[in-house]
Amino acid sequence: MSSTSFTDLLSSSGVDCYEKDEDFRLSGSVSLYQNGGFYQERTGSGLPKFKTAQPPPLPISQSSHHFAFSDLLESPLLLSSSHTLISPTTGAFPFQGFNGSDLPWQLQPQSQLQSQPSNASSALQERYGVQDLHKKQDLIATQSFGSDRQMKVPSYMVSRNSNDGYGWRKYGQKQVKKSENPRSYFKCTYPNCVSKKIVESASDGQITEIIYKGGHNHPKPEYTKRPSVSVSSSSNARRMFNPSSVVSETHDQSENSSISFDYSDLEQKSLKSEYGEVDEEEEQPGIKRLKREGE
DNA sequence: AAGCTTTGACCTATA
DNA sequence: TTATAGGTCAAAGCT
Repeated sequence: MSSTSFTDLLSSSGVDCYEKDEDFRLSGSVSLYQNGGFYQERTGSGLPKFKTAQPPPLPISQSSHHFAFSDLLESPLLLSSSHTLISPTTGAFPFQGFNGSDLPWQLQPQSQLQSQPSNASSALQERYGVQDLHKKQDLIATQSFGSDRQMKVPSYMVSRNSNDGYGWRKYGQKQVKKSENPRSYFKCTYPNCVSKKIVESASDGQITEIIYKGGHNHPKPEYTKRPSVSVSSSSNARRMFNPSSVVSETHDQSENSSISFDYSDLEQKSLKSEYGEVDEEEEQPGIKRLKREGE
């Protein structure tokens, strides 16, 4: 990675990562993703709705839009859409640390290229199907990070999202029409934090989709604070978690990207590891495989 | 006792 | 304007 970090580029381009999503939620991201079959629903005011529309059959396997990270950086869209490239998952995308030395990604260097669009797409409420994620992991492990940007979602992140170290309180559950699986609604338990997530789980308990809304306005709580949601106790959840999809419906993620994502355990592991050497043993097989291959 | 989940009702946005 | 769907509230029960 060059001496210029992505964060630097963002800041130098006037992008305020701390900006509220409402301020930039849209700004230019549309055209970038239209190619990928994405679109954002806009409100009458021209701003995309918080609840952006789900793209129609997502061309997951279509890699018509795989662009290089450098392209992204060079793209004028970056300036405006970079906001949306933010950490999709309430912390799952510690973009702020997106520089050579601080790369949270546990993927190979080239994954940076793909993870970038992945972020963007995530910010645009991209959804991944179960099979897609499996493909994702598979590709990551076997095809040295295929070109499909959907495949670039760091797998570790997926489970991070379900057990991201934050405290979540379930405040509702609803059976929605467009999905036969019930949705559970969670709020971050941190005071004044408006972060929410919607977890769609199948009857067998497997999580089929996670949608994040809003970013955390606080660092990840210490594990000691809430053992019930800590990694240790989340092992079960992880076991249950079939990361079929992680959606970042969160424009607000910009906040996330701005705050210090304390991926403490994760980052420490990943950072001390070589690229691609994933050290998350609790993660899914795909990750483990990746790690082994990286060794 | 505190915090969490459950669940039906209510609210709001959209077609 | 109305019906419907999605999201949220809040009381009750549970851990």
